[in-house]
Amino acid sequence: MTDELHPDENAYDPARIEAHWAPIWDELQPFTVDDPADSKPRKYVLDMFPYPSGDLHMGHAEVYALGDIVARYWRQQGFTVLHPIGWDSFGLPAENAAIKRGADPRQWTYENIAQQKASMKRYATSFDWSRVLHTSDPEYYRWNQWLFLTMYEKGLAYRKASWVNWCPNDQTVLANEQVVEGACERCGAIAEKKKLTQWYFKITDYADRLLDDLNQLEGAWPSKVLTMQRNWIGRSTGADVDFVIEGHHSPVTVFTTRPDTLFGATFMVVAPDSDLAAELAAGATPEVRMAFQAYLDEVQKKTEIDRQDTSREKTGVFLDRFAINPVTGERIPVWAADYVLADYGHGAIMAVPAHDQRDLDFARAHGLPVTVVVDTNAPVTGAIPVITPEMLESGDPHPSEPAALDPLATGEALTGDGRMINSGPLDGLSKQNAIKRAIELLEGRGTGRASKTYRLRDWLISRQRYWGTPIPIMYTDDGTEVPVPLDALPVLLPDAAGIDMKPKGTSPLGGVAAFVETTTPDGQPARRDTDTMDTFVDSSWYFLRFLNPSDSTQAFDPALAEKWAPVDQYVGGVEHAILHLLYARFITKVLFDLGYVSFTEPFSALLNQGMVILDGAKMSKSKGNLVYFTEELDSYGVDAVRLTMAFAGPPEDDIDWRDVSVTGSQKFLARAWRLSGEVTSPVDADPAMGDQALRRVTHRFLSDVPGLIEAFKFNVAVARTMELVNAIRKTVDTGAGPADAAVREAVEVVAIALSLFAPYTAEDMWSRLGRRDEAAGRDGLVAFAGWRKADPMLLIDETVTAIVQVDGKMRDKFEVSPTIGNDELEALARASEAVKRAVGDREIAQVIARAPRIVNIATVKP
RNA sequence: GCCCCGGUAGCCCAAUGGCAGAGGCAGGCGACUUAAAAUCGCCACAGUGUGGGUUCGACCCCCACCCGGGGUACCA
Repeated sequence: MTDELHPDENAYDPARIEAHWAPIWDELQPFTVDDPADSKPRKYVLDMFPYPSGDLHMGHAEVYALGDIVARYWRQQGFTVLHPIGWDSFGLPAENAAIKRGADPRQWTYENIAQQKASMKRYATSFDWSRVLHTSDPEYYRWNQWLFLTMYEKGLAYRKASWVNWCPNDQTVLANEQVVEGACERCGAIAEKKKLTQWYFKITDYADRLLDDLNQLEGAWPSKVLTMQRNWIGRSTGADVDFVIEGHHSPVTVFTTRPDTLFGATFMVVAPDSDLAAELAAGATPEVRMAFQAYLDEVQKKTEIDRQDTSREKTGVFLDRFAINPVTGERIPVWAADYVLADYGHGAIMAVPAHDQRDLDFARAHGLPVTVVVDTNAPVTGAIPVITPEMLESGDPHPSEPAALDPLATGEALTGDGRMINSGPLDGLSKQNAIKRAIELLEGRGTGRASKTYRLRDWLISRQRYWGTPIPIMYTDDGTEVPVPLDALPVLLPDAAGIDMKPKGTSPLGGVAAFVETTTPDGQPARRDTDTMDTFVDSSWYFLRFLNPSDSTQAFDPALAEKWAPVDQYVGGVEHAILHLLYARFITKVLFDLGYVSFTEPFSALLNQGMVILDGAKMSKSKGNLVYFTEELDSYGVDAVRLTMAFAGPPEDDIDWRDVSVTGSQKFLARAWRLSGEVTSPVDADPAMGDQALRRVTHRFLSDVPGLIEAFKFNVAVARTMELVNAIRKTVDTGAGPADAAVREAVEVVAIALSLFAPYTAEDMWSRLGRRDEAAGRDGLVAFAGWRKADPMLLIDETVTAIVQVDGKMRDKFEVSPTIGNDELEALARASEAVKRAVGDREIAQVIARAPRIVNIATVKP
């Protein structure tokens, strides 16, 4: 009987269990790892660290539940697991809070961190709390400055004037990722382009390695992420071709992926907003100059959205200039058109309208000539040319019907493979061979060469913001860059008091005289750079800082990196699929080149979790469809929420909170927990004496679950745990009973398994089972109990069910020995009455026996 | 437009080319109860988006298409 004064000891009460275990964990600090002198194998499991904007939300609940399963799993498998956490605590939201509410960004940030930290502890995350770091701490960001200066030294950090995204409303530079469909991500204002002098990291120097090394990650990273990275780097191989322009001082170089079509280049197009276009127009007649200027004005008025609309008409203006096709010697007109981009390749192209859709659209719109140079109707087999010049002489390959090769008429460019025609020395070759031959040809004449182009741009790291790492550079009166000496680091961020954070187009730090005014090491007056670094710099190397976050002598200890890094398992959201991961990979390669680390990829394996959504929609404050983390924990308990995250489905899928049942998870945990109070056999009971049927289930479970966890099939692992609990329930109620030793064994296995998903419940079960050894400290916890080995003898079934199909349909089944042979099984099948009936008077064509599972009898089809 | 992922019961999801169902939610029935809740037990429900193909045998492999989601887009 229960009443409020005498709570039922057998009622599952998550709040009570949490209150019991939390202080014990706090005292034991079970997940702190020292630099291990121990001989245990090591794993580094890292969850992407959070940005401290308010309390944790359901997305955090998912990622930290999943990361924790992995960390706890490897611990259970006998590894020493490094599982640290910190905060990505620089960034714009703190500054926005300052503007909106007058809060000090520092105070706002650290208050949020304290709240998130408390929530994480409540959530039973198995972090090593001795290694916490915050990127906004001077002892962290001084090493950002060190990294910057080290890269500056190597020429990998440089300053240049360039077009950047600019929000006219917020008065600040926007990173590429902050421009969504041409508009400012935060305020919705149409982004503008502005020419500013900014700091860049030379990531393009690493483009090839960043691309090629992705092959090492194949299978260990989601293929989706690999694809996104490859697309982002966007390497194109082809050739640079020099075109002489009449009356222009030097040849103009274009990039093309199709040098094979050079004989079909019938005009040239330059980007209207490029320097080249301005130069070419400058030398033209006043009419042309005016037409060009008008066109340029029109182009520059266009928004990014308009520009990216591929369906709009191809506009352009003739520059009254002619280039010489280097292979045909023909004069070809030069146009300016905005379908050619100034910042890709060389900002100019050779147009081959017959074989490029964009060029064809343009040619048709402006009456330019079209020359077909690839017969795409001709058969091509592989890379070897199928047609020899002799064959051409003999007239063997029939020229294609002209009507079939008329892109001007059809409007469809011929982009496929084929055989070269109208191309002099390239005639008869396949596309691949013609590309090779064309490059040889150009190289021989010195008018071209093999070349590669990338979509990847250098990484703009300057931000006109307060809450970030100051860039450790100063400028003397004549504008000379002077790096801050390493022993003068950190360049401290001044106190926020009195600083106007309102966007005004320049960094708030510019208004702090005490910060700006300084002197160079040799005593000259100088002004500090007032920008701060992109926060992606902070997160590009934080995984190394966790190895010794309090090291005041270096960013990280290379010896510790040797021991722990790279990260064995990285866990986080797919929203970081490109930038964060690319930057971390880049910085890792830089550190490798500088000799600080011995590996070139920071994250050996990556798990992306999906999003937690509600009613099919992303949760957001503005939609009013938020599910609150704390409320869920209050209502159902930590373990039920964690278990729900694991059970909802494959981790990479989104979880619709409407589709899952946290109550269901809680009920299951209660079922499991109750069993731990029903076991009556002693701790040392010999399971071998227990119920064999239950033992088979238990040991099959022990054998299967590790593979499921390693394949991230957490939902299946939970389902298997439910299955085991059901089997125990049945054995207790209607079988061998609660005193059976196999029941104890099975319940203990459930506790060990649940320690991955539901740490509080598992620990409580372990204790109720009499397994908790307080004297053993953390080793007395179920979290360190270790996975049990399955007994192979119990994995062999005594009998298996063989089925007999007739023409693929199941007709009979019987129990057979697992060691039965094909012949014997076939004989049994043929003897079956049900099978005979199914076969009827048809003739048997074939019998396939796959002992011991299946026999398929195929009859002759009428 | 191009690339990738998915489509299995009312719902979420399982299923080395071998009986379509492991697990759960919601539902129904029953046991327990004075009653209800909780608990325990039992039950039903799909032939795997569509159309072809390969195979003795296809949710699984191949082709085409439909639907949903994501990525990317004048990138030469």
